Amino acid sequence: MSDLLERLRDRGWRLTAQRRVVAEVLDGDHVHYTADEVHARATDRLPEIARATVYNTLSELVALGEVLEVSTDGRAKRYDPNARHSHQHLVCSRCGTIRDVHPTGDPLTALPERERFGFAVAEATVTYRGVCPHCADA
Amino acid sequence: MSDLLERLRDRGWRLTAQRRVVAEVLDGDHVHYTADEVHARATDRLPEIARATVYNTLSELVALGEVLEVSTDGRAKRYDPNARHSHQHLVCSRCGTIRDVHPTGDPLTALPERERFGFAVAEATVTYRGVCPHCADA
DNA sequence: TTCTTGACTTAGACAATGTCCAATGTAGGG
DNA sequence: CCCTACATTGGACATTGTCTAAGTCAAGAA
Repeated sequence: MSDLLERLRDRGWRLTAQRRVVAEVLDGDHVHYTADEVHARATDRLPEIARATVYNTLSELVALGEVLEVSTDGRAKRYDPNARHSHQHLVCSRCGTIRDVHPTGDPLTALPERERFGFAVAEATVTYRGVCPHCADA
Repeated sequence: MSDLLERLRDRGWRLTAQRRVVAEVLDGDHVHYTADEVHARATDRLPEIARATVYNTLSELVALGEVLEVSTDGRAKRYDPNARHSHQHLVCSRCGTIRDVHPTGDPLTALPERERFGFAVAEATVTYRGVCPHCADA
């Protein structure tokens, strides 16, 4: 993730304590926090960081392609730092837990030309839903 | 769609003017309105229908499996009355227009057992994104 | 090192979407 | 034609996200 800070500096990003903290919170490849969860964790390290700054920084990271925005439930968006390896998401329909998964093949190929209606289709995202092992014991 | 009203009555649904109007707004298989769009159109026919009633009715229709809830953009959820034929969505990344599409094969088969992590995977939804022909002329 | 400046951060108001509740109304069975 | 359980209403409230004006600071210049 320090790679991330370096890449961002190379792109002219001004390196502030707030941005560093947000990047650190997203460190590790398997988190899927909401903006407010990021804010809560950032506040532990930098108590007076503003909510707006967290939102701004997350938007910038998304625009730069360093973080993915995921909305699996129509509630708060989640931020996924695993942007460099293409993947899809598996969501527990009870507790909302998210796992990164890697389906076989390319979902784009499943959409025939006559089903594209003239769109320049660029991307396909797949969300799998089911009950996770933890929630199944209940 | 009058079929719908009949099915609902058979299931013990109390048939009120408000519910009838909401069902009528969703008539036709290719609309993807937000709750507030449904409310606006319902208001044209029944001026004093409350926003809460529209939300309630839409939730009930979803729970009964008559309407699908679609959230393609992390903003307002959209309601899709085409719940009886399995399909996926193609979204314009500029204007947000949504089309129903029918990919080949079943996306569930693309997720191998070892990528299911013990989840009882029940469903896969695919969202294709690209620029629609209308937005491409710009 | 210190200065300067434009980019960054802050607090809080505001906006969009959705939920809840107590009071009122009414569909449909008897 | 009445009941009464269920539905609707209006408005307060909750959650998530955006905007702005004023203050602050990172990093290059001298």
